Amino acid sequence: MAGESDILQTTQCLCLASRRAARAITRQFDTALRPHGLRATQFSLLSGLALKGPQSIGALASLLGADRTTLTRNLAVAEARGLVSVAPGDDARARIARLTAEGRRVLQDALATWRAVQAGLTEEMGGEAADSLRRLSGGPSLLLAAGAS
Amino acid sequence: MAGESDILQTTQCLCLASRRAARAITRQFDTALRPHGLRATQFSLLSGLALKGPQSIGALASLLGADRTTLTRNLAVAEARGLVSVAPGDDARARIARLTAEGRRVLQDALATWRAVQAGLTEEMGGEAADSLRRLSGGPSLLLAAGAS
DNA sequence: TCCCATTATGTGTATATACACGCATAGGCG
DNA sequence: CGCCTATGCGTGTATATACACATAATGGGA
Repeated sequence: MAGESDILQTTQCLCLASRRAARAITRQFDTALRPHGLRATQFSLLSGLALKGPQSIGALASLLGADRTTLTRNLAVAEARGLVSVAPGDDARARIARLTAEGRRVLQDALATWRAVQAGLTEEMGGEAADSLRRLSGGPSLLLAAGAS
Repeated sequence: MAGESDILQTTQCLCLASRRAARAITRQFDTALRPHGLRATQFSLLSGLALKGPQSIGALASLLGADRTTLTRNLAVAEARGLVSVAPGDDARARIARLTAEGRRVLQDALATWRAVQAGLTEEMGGEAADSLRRLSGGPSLLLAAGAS
């Protein structure tokens, strides 16, 4: 084993790269969305519900690419702020999350801010890198696929 | 404002994309590194120290692209496990983190696992996407300027 | 020498993230 | 109907993340 030279390879680590990128991008969105009382995670949660309508926690977790139990906590935050309501569905096991009127309003208000940051970032990193990042994350098809009428 | 069509744009959200990608990639590394008692964050922390040698908390935070206070907590975890030691330096304000012998050993043991996951991911996403991701995480100074103290 | 802006850090709080484990319901099958 | 497995969730615990605020030391002037 060539000790030192092995370590040098870790400068190319894709995990660190992805996490650094996500942290930097998230900080930009968090800062910009602050006046709206939202963080990036909460914004994504609301937009996911707006796009695909009321859905179970598991479905939403899958949509956002997060663990189901993570979404349980994230939804609790949104619910405490009156942005989302959660109630049992036809299947008594499932709990269906849906936007409240307030949640819809906050999301609508935040959209202009989101658009501005999104546009700035896209220009900053270049459209090619942006497309590459979206492909990497599972592609926009995941969001559009199941019919966002 | 055309309500519905606005929401559709959020399917292209770079923040969600970067976070989804980071979560998915992190889960892969976390799972693989588990036998070594490390998570991706701790691995990155150790490799950062191995690469650049003993350094202050602020310098390490900048290197990893995370908030300084985040690194304080992350280092505490590594220290509790005896992987890292933290002590004041010449400047009494600063605290210098350095790998312990145990930390160096654990890192060395984990390297083979890291290489395997790194190689698998690179093939999976394609070398072009991997390069793009790395450029994104370290290239655009504007991205990191906000958070890197 | 003393003061003050700068620098380096820690803490309190809130949120985000996920694994292990346990509970409750749904659905098929004898 | 009664049982068994699969499905959908919540909780306990640990870690990761960062902002607001507070503390401590450095270094250069007045």
